[in-house]
Amino acid sequence: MPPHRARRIPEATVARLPVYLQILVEQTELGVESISSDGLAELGGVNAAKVRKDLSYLGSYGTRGVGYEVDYLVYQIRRELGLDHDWPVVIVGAGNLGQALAGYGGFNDRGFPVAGIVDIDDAKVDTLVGGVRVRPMSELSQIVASRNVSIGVVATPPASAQDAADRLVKAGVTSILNFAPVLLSVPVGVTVRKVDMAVELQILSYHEQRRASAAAAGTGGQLHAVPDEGRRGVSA
Amino acid sequence: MPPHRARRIPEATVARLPVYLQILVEQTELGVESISSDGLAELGGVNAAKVRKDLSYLGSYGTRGVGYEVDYLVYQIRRELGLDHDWPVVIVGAGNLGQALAGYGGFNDRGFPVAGIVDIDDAKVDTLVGGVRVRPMSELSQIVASRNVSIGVVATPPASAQDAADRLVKAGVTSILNFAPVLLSVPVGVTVRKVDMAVELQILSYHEQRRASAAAAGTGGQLHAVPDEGRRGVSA
DNA sequence: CATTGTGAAGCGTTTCACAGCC
DNA sequence: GGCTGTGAAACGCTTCACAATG
Repeated sequence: MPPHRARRIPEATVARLPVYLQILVEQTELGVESISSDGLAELGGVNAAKVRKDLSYLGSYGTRGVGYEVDYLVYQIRRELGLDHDWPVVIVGAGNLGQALAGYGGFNDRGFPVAGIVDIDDAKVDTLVGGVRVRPMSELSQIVASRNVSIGVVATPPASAQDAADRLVKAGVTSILNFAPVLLSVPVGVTVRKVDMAVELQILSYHEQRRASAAAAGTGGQLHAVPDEGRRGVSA
Repeated sequence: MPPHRARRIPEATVARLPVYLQILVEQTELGVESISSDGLAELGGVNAAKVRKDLSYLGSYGTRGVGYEVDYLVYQIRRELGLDHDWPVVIVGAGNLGQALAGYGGFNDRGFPVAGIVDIDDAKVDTLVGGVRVRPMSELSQIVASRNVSIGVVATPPASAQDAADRLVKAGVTSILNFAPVLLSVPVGVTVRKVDMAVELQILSYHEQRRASAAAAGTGGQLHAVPDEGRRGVSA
């Protein structure tokens, strides 16, 4: 029996594993070979108990009294996240955002090479963005099939986003990262994650607004009891 | 006593209010004047009880047996989120992403005009992106002060992100939207939200990987019991 | 009588606290 | 002695279910 039958990892933990991974890789580059839950917690901006619980879902890979071996943990997290191989992605929409994403190193570097970027607008086709040639929508299926793409990125205007998603799904994509501010409707079995920058700004606006009205009300009111620590604020 | 003493709204609710707001605005444009929690839930991809609970934090603005008046709800959500006025933002970093953000309509349109975009690299200064001229870092404070900016966007490479945040804070910004894959350290009282696209892709990778190993194991295995509904998948 | 508003139950996540182990 | 791994408590969010009500 393998060390761990595919356990179910809580979504909240899955969302933090990439953060730990990034930190661990940085530590490797700095020559650090071992790290404690405390150390990792500090670097990740979370608390140590959470780190230990999170890592415990992967298995018992730490050494009591010592900590975790950085290399080994990197390996295990990568394996669990399916990052032991690259996941080519296809981007639909070559506007501002699509172009930025195609050119953004963070994609290519971290295991998500851009297999292609397509646009319905023929005027955009054949222009170069970030070293990638924009291709016509008609080639989407072929890109997905030939490069074995399972992750698609929707970077179109809102009005075209559902159409983009439909095409991606039809082409065989089973995960979508959606940057358009609309709810995508997809078949069961397809995973969608949405990143909406306007929503993020509106959440910040809420906090700003609260601060403002708090200040207006009780002048003596401290927002949070300041925990004698120079830095670190609300991080949500 | 005013209808509502500044109640504390759960973070989860705050994160959904912008989504409801968007939908309601769209409905207004379609001429819809009234909407039920069921209708709003459907359009927002959540369940009706959640909609009602969420809206109840704003006050009792619905009518039993009828629903919610769209206009009035828009007004109340805007007020609660502090969207009754614009929040000019300043972008630090005029690389791929910074440029895309400056040019992205979704920012300007939805109440967050770009007050300025700055970069440390003098080679980028004075170039035009999205109709905005890139300005030198030295002008950051002045932009923040003169346009009364309280929200900053960090769109620099990871290595410069902390420096960018420090400068924003020193200039007087109290909320930061961080696109760099690093944990920003800021004084208490400053709110940071992080958007990390690599993290999003890695979460999708996890789900893809699970699907793959599930398929490899029990061939008969359906991922989720398919709830006889044509569309709608995991949306996290 | 359709639909809201909301206590109360249910559930997933976080945190505590300490036994287990190197 | 120091640090992990983990039951159990605490917490916050979601969902249920129904009384309140226009």
